[in-house]
Amino acid sequence: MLTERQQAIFDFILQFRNRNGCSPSIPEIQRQFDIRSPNGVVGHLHALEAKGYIRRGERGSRQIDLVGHNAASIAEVPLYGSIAAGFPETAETPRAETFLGLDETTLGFRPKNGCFALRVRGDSMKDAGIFDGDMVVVEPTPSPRENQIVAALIDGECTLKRLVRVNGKWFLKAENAAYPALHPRSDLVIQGAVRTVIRRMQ
Amino acid sequence: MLTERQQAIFDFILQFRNRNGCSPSIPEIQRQFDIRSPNGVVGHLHALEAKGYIRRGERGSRQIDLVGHNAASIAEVPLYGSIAAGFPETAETPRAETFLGLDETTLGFRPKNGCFALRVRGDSMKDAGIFDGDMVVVEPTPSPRENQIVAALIDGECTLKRLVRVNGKWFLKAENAAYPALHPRSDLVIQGAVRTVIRRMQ
DNA sequence: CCGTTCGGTGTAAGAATTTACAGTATCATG
DNA sequence: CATGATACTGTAAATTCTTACACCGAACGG
Repeated sequence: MLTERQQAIFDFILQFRNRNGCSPSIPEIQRQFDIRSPNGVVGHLHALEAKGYIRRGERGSRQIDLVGHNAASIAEVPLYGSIAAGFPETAETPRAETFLGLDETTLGFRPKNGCFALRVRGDSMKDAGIFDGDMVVVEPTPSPRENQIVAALIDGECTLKRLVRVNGKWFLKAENAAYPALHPRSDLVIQGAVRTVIRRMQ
Repeated sequence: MLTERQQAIFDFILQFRNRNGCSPSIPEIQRQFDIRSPNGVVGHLHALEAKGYIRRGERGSRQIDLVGHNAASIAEVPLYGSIAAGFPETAETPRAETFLGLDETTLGFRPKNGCFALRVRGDSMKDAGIFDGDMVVVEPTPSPRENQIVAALIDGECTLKRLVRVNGKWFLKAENAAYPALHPRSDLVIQGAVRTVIRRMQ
């Protein structure tokens, strides 16, 4: 529970952030509340941090991050074109087409670093409801589970397939009768599992 | 138009802001891009500011405000449950289950006021790639076009159907062979057109 | 060949900010 | 009344960040 003063300062930080896109510095908080010593503010910030309302960087100015009561944490997921020539996150990272801004509610999971999106090309997954032009958000997974749809790198090109296990052996399966191709798992790089599908209409 | 380097730096600022809640300082940008002089970064910031992509405070650290292509244009779209007992936006607006935070890039259109999302129930649109449990973002449209998938109110329940015209007459058509039902348009309230489909996997 | 743009290096001054340390005053509580 | 929590004052050092100035090299267009 916050004291009246702490609440007022928390509210000010919230407002300041919405107006200026960054947190206020300690001197700016001093001026707002007519506090003549930086330490007067620091005490409140420590209290707010101890109570879990804010989080502050080690040292460096304006590093007040609002926790929880936050302005919905939006993840900026890089969207790569349909042909990814390499693993996104290596030296030759392909240039992101753009960024998708989505929150955790929409994504359905908490995006870790390394999460990315791909524009789907082709209809090899059409029976799974993923069509040409769709966007998929891929979460890098060290060990993808059976039956998940994964983004895999085959011959330098990124494709989506369903990961299946037949008689203990792993295969990649297209969800389209016209694409019977199965590839053994060992020869490929699995970039991650598809966690969210986004389709724009018209 | 931004140069490749400028775009990369702009993207980094965007990501940094969404991860840390504040803009990076110049030394932090230096470290990210292995630029050994602060002036190397300052040049880019001046270019970005001149091109209108960012705005900077007079003096003071971490005061990089993103303009236009801003991360601030996140729409909070209310998500209603599968059974909408009334038109969302009337007096008896159903309580939103939650809110989806998405930007214009993800949505594919600029969300006007009145835009909402529905959780899909049933498989009447499965042949259109919309499955049970999916979420659809609906844009209220005064005059929906032919062949658009619309959210319509039938007997107090909200359903998705494709709007088709046969011999000059409007019908609603399910995208599933098991649902042959067609309803004349005049008897229904069309809430809007489906503009985005979002599906979470696993 | 020359000027311009882009993308830097290197250094240093100076401004802004954070942090630390030593106190003070008020109020509620046991 | 003593104690602790809250809410500061005041000062100074340390750190971080911005800005300015001088200069370099490559690529490109005329």
